[in-house]
Amino acid sequence: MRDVARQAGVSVATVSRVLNDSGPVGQDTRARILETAGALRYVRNGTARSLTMSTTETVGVLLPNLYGDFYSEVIRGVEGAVRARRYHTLLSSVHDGLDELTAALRTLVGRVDGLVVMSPDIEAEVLEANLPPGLPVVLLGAEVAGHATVTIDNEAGAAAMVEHLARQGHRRIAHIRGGAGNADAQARLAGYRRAVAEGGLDADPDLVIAGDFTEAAGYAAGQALAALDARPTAVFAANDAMAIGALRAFREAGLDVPADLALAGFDDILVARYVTPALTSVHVPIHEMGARAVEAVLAAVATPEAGAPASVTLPTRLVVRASCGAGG
Amino acid sequence: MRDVARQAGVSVATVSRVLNDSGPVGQDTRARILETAGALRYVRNGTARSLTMSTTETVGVLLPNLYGDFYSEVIRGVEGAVRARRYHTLLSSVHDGLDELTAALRTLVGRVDGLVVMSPDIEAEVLEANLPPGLPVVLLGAEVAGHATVTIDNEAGAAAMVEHLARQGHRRIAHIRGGAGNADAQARLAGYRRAVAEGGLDADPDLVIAGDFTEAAGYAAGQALAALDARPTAVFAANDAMAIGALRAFREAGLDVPADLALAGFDDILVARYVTPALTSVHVPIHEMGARAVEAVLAAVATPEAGAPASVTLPTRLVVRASCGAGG
DNA sequence: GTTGGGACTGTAATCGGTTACACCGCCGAT
DNA sequence: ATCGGCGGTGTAACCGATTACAGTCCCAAC
Repeated sequence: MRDVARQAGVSVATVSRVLNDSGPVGQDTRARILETAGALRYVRNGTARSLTMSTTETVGVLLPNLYGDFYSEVIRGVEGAVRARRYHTLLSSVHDGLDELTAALRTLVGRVDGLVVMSPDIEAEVLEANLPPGLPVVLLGAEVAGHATVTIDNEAGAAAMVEHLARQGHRRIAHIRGGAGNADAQARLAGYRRAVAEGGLDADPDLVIAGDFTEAAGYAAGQALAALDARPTAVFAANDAMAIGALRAFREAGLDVPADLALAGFDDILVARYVTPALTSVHVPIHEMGARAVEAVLAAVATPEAGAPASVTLPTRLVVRASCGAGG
Repeated sequence: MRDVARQAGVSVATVSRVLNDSGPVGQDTRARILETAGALRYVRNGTARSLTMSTTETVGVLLPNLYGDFYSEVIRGVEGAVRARRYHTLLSSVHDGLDELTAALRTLVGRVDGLVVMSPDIEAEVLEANLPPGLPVVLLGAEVAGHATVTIDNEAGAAAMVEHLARQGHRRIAHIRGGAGNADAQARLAGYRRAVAEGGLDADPDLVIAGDFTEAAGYAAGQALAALDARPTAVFAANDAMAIGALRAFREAGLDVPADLALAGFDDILVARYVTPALTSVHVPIHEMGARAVEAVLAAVATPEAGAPASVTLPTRLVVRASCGAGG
């Protein structure tokens, strides 16, 4: 910038004023500065600007991993919203436990104006200890006291799915659970139980099988359910990956879906549409979650005094396909 | 940092020395500083550090969009490699043409130490005009003179697939092309043509159908092929999305895959495994491409004088599944 | 008893911008 | 004629770190 100023015969202050359209500058001076800046291929140093302005124009995204289309959708939602505000996205994923998480948190601080964090089992105190007060943070899919969150209505979604299956005439509906410590898994289980109770369905505890959201767990659960003496007539998996695993197990056990057994998942991942039979699922507006989270963060950035931003819970939507015996 | 220094009764220089383990500091002083830094919840300002060190410890990733598991895999590869080096990933996607691209390029400059750019139709001069000389850039999947690139061997992969189909006895093999201006599409078409010529297969120009890498285009192409008087016995689509679109068209036309028609794609996206029949494809090491690109960028960052990093071409791998009539 | 050197610490310049403030001309209003 | 105000510009402080350089202190060696 100093070079531009010298070459144009003005001071750095004037150059800065031209570049930011702040303060009055004569027409001829402005033109001359823009011209020499172009000629010198000058691009202003974002780091230095961030330092004086004390804003990085960047929001950080912390994800547990980047595998599969679920996180891909989160990123897409986040990046779209961020770019719309002319901010930047700093991406970070964390695989191994607490140490890496705190390390990531700390290196992100000072580089971002706000943070979107998705970590299924994060605790409030970890956040408090590693983040400076006043840094806007929005959690995705996790309820943490004292922090803004964007979540989906897991319980209502799960209940709606069970009710749908009940309307198809199913009374024995099994559920393949997600990871035990996972908040989403618990909420979906709660929704299942509520719908079973309210619908007067068969509440046999054998119908609830453990899982951990992986396809392999779904496969194992599917084998177990297929081998049951009193086989269920419908199976509701806590996510699509497990539903697909179960589907494979059923097929290998000689069971036809949906003729012998209705099947449904949760998340409505991309693949759900492509398996045969196409998987009935609960659509989760992943993309929108990311976008909403960013909006909340940036709102807090814009008006820091406005206190903790409100948490939002997004509704889910039932997507009926062939696997439950009702859809196309 | 000033606060820490004051509270610990030392100068900022000493604090800095402790935090960076540079220069000698007394044991007691060091302990005292670390303690007060912890008590004050001090985390050093990365922006200021970047300014003095003139390194941002960040690499930028520019992608044409973020939709689908292809880009998701690129990101995963990039982020993994970046994190392994304790760098950060600044993510940016660009949808609309040149203006947005140059804008993105310019805002990224000064925030990153290097760039990984994936833009199918980028031109060398655009890069030159918007990037300061000396900023390491690695292009993904595009050949641009004078720049390091990481590409895959599209032509060999396509040829291998056609040869595989020929070995199954097919002589009339159709090809659904990718976008006309796209380098990948051209290379795959070239591979197809070479294999057809070398294998003495039917070179009917009607067997090459236009497409643009979208599922919709594949569907349209599939309809066209199904309606052909002299129908091909095998179809090789330039990517999986189009193959899946074609699959749908064939099914609707009453054709059985693979009994009536063998089908193959390219990319080996996640979904390829899940469609029925599972799609034979050419596996592309997307994840590794991202990682390699980052390694090249960071190598150039570490030793700027070492000239332009060498370009690398990664091999593809044939993945035989049910859709071509040979696999499981 | 000097003196040299190493361990330790502080002062201040620097990175590349932004901006409060001061300054200068020139204008119209009183 | 004087003055206030405004457009246009420069000077210099500042953002929060790093680090060259210059001490200061202490101890061992001569």
